[in-house]
Amino acid sequence: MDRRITKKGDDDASGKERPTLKTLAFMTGLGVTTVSRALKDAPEIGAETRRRVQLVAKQIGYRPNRAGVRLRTGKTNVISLVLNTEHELMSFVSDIIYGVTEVIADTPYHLIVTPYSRSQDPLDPVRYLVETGSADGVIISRTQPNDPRARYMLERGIPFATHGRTDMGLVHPYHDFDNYAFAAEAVRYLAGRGRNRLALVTPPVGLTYHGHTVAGFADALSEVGASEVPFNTVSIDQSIEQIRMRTAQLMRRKDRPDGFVSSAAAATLAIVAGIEDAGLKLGRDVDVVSKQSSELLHLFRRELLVVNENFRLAGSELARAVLGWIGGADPGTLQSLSTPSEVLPYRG
Amino acid sequence: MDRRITKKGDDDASGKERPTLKTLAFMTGLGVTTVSRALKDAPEIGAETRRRVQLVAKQIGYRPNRAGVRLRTGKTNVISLVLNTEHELMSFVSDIIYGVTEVIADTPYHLIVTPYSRSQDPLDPVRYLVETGSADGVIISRTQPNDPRARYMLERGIPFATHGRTDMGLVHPYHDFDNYAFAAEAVRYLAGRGRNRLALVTPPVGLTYHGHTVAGFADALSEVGASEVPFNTVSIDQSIEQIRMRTAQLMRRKDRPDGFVSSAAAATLAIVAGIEDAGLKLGRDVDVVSKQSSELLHLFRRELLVVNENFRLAGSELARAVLGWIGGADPGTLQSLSTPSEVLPYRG
DNA sequence: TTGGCAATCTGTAACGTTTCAGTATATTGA
DNA sequence: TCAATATACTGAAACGTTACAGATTGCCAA
Repeated sequence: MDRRITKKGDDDASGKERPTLKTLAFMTGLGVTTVSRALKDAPEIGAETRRRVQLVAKQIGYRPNRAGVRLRTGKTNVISLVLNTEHELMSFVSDIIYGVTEVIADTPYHLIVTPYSRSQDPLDPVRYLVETGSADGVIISRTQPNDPRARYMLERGIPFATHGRTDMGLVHPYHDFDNYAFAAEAVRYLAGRGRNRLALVTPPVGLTYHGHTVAGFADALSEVGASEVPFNTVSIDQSIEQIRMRTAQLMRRKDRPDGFVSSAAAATLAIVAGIEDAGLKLGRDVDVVSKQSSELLHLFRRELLVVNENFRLAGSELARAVLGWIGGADPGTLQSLSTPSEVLPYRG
Repeated sequence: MDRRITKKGDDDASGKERPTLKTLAFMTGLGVTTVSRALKDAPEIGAETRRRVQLVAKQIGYRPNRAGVRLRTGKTNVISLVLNTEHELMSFVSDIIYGVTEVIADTPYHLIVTPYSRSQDPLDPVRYLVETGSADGVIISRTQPNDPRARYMLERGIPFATHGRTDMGLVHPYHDFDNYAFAAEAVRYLAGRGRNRLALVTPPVGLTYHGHTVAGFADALSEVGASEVPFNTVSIDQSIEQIRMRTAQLMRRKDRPDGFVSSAAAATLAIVAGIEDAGLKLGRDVDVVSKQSSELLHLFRRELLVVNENFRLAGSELARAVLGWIGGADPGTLQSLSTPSEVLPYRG
């Protein structure tokens, strides 16, 4: 046995170091190239050799070195989730992350979270990712009808999926919740309870689902013959205090609404607080239909009427979509729309 | 101008490709080595050369290739946040992520989220990270007094920080909320309101802060001469329905508590629901002091008494701690404890 | 027998970076 | 003047992987 002190032996396959292709090559007596190809089931490798290599690889727990692969091929095995650090709903963040990780769990992919803040152009983080080649695929939220990020990534040919749809005549993977249906159903439900002066707490202006929600609300209003009490000064991006104050103001007017449709649970808490600040009672003076992503609103007030939106599902669908695109699928087939549950009153 | 068709010119520094050290070397007329050293302010590079290289690098927007660095040096520039996909509080996830990203924003670090589920050994994801060398630093939560993950990483010499303390006589960076103080203050406050039969809704059994909370609760009880109503069947890891049901059961007994201390906001919602299920009224029949991480509990019931825990701060502190350790600081100096706010009643 | 060809396998180069071991030039001391 | 030394720079090798362009073998048709 020759022992090398300073230099790491060319042919060492011993001890503690993480195994590489070279280790495998030495152990099997094959060339590095052959091992590499055998591991990825290349056709020009003999069936027995392939099995042998794969067996040894499994035995010693070989895992390809990510840096090596990435340097050579450009493939990062990374999916990036781009998040706004000020405006995302907090349940959104955790659920969507879990949804994504669920899907990529048995793939070589890692999930990196790329944040951006209010002050930044939302395009910044995306540009960074693309320019530095930091990810094979990107997931973005807060999608706009004419979304520069989607356009940018489409131009550069980097796979992505959007939470929410765009409206630019360009085709790309997305997952969306049917907010049109949500708003429309909410209105119909309220009308069914005799409410006919309705206010809408909208999603952030500028995002695509704002438009969907407003349209669903408006269409159903005219369908059931109810009328809208304008409440445009409020959207779910605002602070709890703002929403609460504005709601209280609104509810003290005599032309106040007798029903609300709210696009987010946190806003709903504020709405209810505002209603009660004005001395009115939920369920008697006014009904509120709200979206929620966790089952907490009914604990808050049983009189609330809720519709569930599943962000974990959204995360999974988005991850599946990006992976699909990376895998070469047609982007047009990687689009999904999630149908709202019916409006649910408190059940015993 | 010679144009090479198939091969990429050895000396090309033209068009669209991302600039590398080679590009910079060509542009400055220096060797690749010199450029590399000049960019990292090595002493043996002439002052003018250094400035020149750095200027050009900035001009053309050079960014080191992560794969190249990682392959050569083993440095990943990645921090991994290890999360349990079933039991983490949802506000915890989003806030801690934002806290971490805030700190690493102007560093070369990326944040990757490494999940593990109920069925898995919590050591699994950590072992994976260490074995594959996927991160320079790790942040873990749900810390236990004798935590195999901390021990493992300490043995392997990989920098990490824990959310919550361990109790193994080993020193490592952590950030923790002073749950002993929280529980004790809560008890004192309740006693001040004349409540003297108190129940504790504990953190998950087995985690370090369970012990801290229980101890703070017990010590303050004897200090103020109040007594504990055992409620050991419930912890904040359980489902909303479970907690609610158990609470209702408890509150129907005649030896029921007149005060609760709750370690998490979601559990508190269930506690209150259970109290009301039993026909009792918050603030009259019973008081509840609860930790919360977002300011929502007072919207839920004004009678609630809250103490704020800032997870975003925790995320920042943890990130700072890991980066500090990576940077060579003494782990013993990278520990922080966050003091609870006082108990806050609803303020107008 | 020979040429051709399929089936398997292999060495070399390259991705972008840093480190090692220099080299070239100027400067110093005697 | 010469050697020693400091200063400023450089090429080659290596990290682990994959793609390219062969190389070797055996078999079969002619």
